[in-house]
Amino acid sequence: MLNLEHTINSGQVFLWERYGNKWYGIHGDDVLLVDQSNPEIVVSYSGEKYDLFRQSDNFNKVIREIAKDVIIKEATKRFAGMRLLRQDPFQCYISFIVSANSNIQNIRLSLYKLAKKFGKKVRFNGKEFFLFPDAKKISSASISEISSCGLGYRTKYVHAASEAVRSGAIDLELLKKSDYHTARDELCKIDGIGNKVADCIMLFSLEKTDAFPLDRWMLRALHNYYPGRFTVDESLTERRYHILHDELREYFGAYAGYCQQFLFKMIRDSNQKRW
DNA sequence: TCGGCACCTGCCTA
DNA sequence: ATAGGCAGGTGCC
Repeated sequence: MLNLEHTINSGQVFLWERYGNKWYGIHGDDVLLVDQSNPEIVVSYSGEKYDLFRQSDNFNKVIREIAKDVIIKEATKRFAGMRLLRQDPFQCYISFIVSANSNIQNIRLSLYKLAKKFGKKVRFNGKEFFLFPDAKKISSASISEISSCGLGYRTKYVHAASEAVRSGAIDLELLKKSDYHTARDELCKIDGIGNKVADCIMLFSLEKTDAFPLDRWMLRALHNYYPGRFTVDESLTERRYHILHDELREYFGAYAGYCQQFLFKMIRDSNQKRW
């Protein structure tokens, strides 16, 4: 049974709000509604259909494949029903550029401000929402307008990254069809995107279930749960990031990204971090 | 290739 | 109360 609380409050997505059993989320130029009492059904503002929860992955098979050891078995049991979301690529791309060296509360606040300032206002089920602005909208905004959303030094990254999408210098739809390494190399050409942010964008919106974002929490998780098992150093240089990523990909397999999500959820929860 | 450091902002802690 | 620390990193030297 799909669990919305675990899925949405696991750091993979930011612009969702809960109203009782119902959750509303901004999904690019659309608003989505899901209900814990019938979570498989995704209702959208536009009427468009989405496979938001990656039902096409065959979740039971994924769990069987990634359950390599007692740690992952425990995590999948404790957070049963958590899924990876298939997000809107551009919103995901901007979201994780904004996430760098920040925290969940700040990230959410900045993204809300960005949507409120530049996104179209719509009413859905009597509630007001701001859609996520597109690349054209953000790239044509001024630096000071973008900066007013509290992005700090990430302002110039968000502006240039939007321009790169608008101009076609980077094509997110094309990257869905590319292999992992090609997509990663393309993303890392964008200022403000390094290995970790690229992995997030790929895992959450570009169909790369073998992307495995490595951040300070994941290093902590690997250190605690797999002492000595992988090549984990205090700091991750470019080289060490790739070595560790390869080890994890090799060990956990083609759905390694699901493992990252479970381990991230588990280590954050055990440190009582808020979402 | 590696280590060290600066960096917006806002919340949290001592 | 208020300075200093820290946050899902990245770029530059």
